[in-house]
Amino acid sequence: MSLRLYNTLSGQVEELKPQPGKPLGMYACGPTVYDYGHIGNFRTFIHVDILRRFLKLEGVPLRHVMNITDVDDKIMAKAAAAGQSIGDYTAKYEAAFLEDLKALGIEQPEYLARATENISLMVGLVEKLVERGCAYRGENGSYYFRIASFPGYGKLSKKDLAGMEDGARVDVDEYDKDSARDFALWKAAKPDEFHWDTELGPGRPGWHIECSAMATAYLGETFDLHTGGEDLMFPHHENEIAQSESASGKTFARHWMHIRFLLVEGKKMSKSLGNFYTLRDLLLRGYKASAIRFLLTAVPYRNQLNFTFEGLTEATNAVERLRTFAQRMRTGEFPAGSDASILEATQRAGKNFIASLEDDLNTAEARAAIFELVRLANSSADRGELKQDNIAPILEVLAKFDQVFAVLEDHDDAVTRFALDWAAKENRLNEATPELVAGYSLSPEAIDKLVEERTQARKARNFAHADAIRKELAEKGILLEDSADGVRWHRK
RNA sequence: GCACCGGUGGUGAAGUGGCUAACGCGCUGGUCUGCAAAACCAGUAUUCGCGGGUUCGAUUCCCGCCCGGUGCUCCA
Repeated sequence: MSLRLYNTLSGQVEELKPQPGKPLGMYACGPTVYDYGHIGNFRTFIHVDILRRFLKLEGVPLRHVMNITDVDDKIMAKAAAAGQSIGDYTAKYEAAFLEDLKALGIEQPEYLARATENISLMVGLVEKLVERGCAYRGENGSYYFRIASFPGYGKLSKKDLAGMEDGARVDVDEYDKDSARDFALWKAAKPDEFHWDTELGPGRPGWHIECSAMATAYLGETFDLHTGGEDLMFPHHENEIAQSESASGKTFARHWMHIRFLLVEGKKMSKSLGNFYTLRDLLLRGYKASAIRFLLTAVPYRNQLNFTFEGLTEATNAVERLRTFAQRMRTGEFPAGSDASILEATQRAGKNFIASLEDDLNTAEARAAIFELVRLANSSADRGELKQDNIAPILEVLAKFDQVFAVLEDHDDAVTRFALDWAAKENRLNEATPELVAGYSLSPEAIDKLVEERTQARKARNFAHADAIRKELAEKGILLEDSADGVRWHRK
């Protein structure tokens, strides 16, 4: 295995390798659980998942940690507005986040690290930074990191400190910092504000310190890989490096992977532009989880992806084609023997698939390798050239593909049902399309029954009745396919 | 303003200093089908934003311009 991955720190594509005899340690910046996750969040998490799954496929042992930020200013404000404790408030969104991961086929990391469960680690780290002279206590009781004490500041985001003059922007309550660029490690509680009573005084941790403290606790002072969305590069990751390396005197993460933002309909996704979508929004509009996942991997992680509803439809069709093909390979009847050129092409597809991913996770090329195999196998099957013994190797390549892309196995029905149940509970069923609601009001058994009725009508050559049933089902998003060995139905 | 990334067919896009510029989706025609669907076959960019340069040769490297996006502030 030799995964070459772009490293933001060096600005170059470098081999990603664990330390000898150790699992690969990776820390993924996770969500702040103050609301439902949106597709931009999930593009990042899906690409980290692609990386994770690919490493596993290549047999690399992993120690993957993801933080859950369950305390910050936004959470405190929202919880207060809802009249809830921050724990009650975040529990709902953390659960939703984990459900969404599952819906999208994103594997859970080995460890989830909650900020609120690791406060003492953060306090310890701040104390250490104070001891080392890299941090100081402001008049209001907050603690700040002194950027001037860390010469390497800016090395990740390639920022030139000279261009960042003091005083350009100063927040109202930040008057007690020595320099405007210094950032908070610990925020002192205002009267009646939620806080922890600690050696640093009553307060809560700053955002950056949580990742430094937890990454170090789970993975050590130096570890292999740190991931996150491109926006986190500065200031979040830059600050993590400053804190961690000041405290340990060692390199923090060796390799940094940043996932590019996606665009929605050509613009940055934002609530004000009205192009802001959560996973659940899309599911209620009738899009399948597999299509969403597939679309989000269409463009390699370092390129911008333009997310559109058209693209979602395209992805739906592409996934359907792959599934139809997998089904044909699994259940089709083929003549005995083996065709050497097909076998050769299968092996080539498998190799190209792996080689593309090894090349900085080029998901677009990896998919192309699979589609080439699909076309070749389908056309040779139509010509009668595909033989029994060609099937196993093809299925093996498909299995590898699916271990990384995870779209062949069909969980879409269950996921959509889950989303509809959730919408019903939240009183948001009106957001679901009528077709979707109608389609899911039919149980699979009821659909089977209608399909059977149509089959009988066809046998009796009563095509008018048969077509009426097909039309009725189509209006509920259920499509039929007549084949030699029966009728297959699937949802649009 | 400063910094970074990108502009490839109807569309989403991959890629490369020189073979017929991948792959997906769409569209048109055909095979198959009671009709469809699925699958397959054929067609669908003499050309990679514009101008200049380097080179025997550039879509690919360099410079300028135009356009889009992003970061510099909470944000995946």
